[in-house]
Amino acid sequence: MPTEAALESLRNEGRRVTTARRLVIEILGRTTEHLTAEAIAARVHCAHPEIHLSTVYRTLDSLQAWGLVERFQSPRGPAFFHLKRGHRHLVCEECGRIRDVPSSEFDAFVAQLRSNYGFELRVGRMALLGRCEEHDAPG
Amino acid sequence: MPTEAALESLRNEGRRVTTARRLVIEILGRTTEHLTAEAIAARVHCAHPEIHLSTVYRTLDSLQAWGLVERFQSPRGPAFFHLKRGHRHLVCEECGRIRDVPSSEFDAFVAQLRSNYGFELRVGRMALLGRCEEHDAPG
DNA sequence: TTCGATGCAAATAGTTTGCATTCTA
DNA sequence: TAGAATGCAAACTATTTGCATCGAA
Repeated sequence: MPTEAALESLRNEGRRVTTARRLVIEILGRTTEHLTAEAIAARVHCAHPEIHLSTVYRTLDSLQAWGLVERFQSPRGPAFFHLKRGHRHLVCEECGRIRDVPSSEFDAFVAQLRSNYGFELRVGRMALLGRCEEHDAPG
Repeated sequence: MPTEAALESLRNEGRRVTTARRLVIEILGRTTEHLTAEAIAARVHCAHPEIHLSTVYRTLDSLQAWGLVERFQSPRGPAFFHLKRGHRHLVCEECGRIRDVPSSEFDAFVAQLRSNYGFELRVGRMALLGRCEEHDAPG
């Protein structure tokens, strides 16, 4: 349960567990999708319409700063958020859809750059841009 | 000369070579840095203060659409642009040093993602972030 | 009871767009 | 000289901030 782990981490670190934070974490923990702040706010509002969008942004900021949430900036539109898990992302430039793939998928490539260039690629620090199957047009 | 190559490509494709386009290409061709639209506009303004920021944006949009310019979206702030060249970049997060490596270095990895996920990685569309040999600290 | 978190409104940064005008091919 | 490109202003989207209030520990 990534949700429980995140909430427990908050308590352990002496952070306050507020309604907004609990909801955001629960929403992110329930899905493997990557959601925009707006989409998260929309879901938050089902139960708690009084929670403001700016609070969602501030919550996401804090959770990211504390290492519980990752933020991915799509090329044009808004940023996408999700609970930190042990995987990497392929981001479609066309539709913004984000797909998770296991870290192991990158091992060979990382090793290759390391041995040929002494360069330590940090795959987790960036979105890997390209086109998903559906939008891979030859243009 | 990446500058000349880009200008010639415009002519060959029947695009119009305007002052704004020529300046933007020359500015990007003179540096290996990645520049924001604003920074490009500032340099454009040294010679041609009448060229509007929105024209710079439109120019960069077009040049990107025609495959002459690459755009890299930074996590919070503005996008960075640079002239497309026939190689790829490894960018050290620590010192900002950019190392060029031949495209062939990426072939195996690209093929792997294509076959496993139907995802067409566009390595040329992004800076590959990591640490160079000199700054690869275990932290 | 204290100080961090929130609601709200307003500001901001970066970028895009509508439209009349200009200029390249 | 036709239609693409531009200048300008205004709109727009995503996000941030100031400040008074609220609420978790």
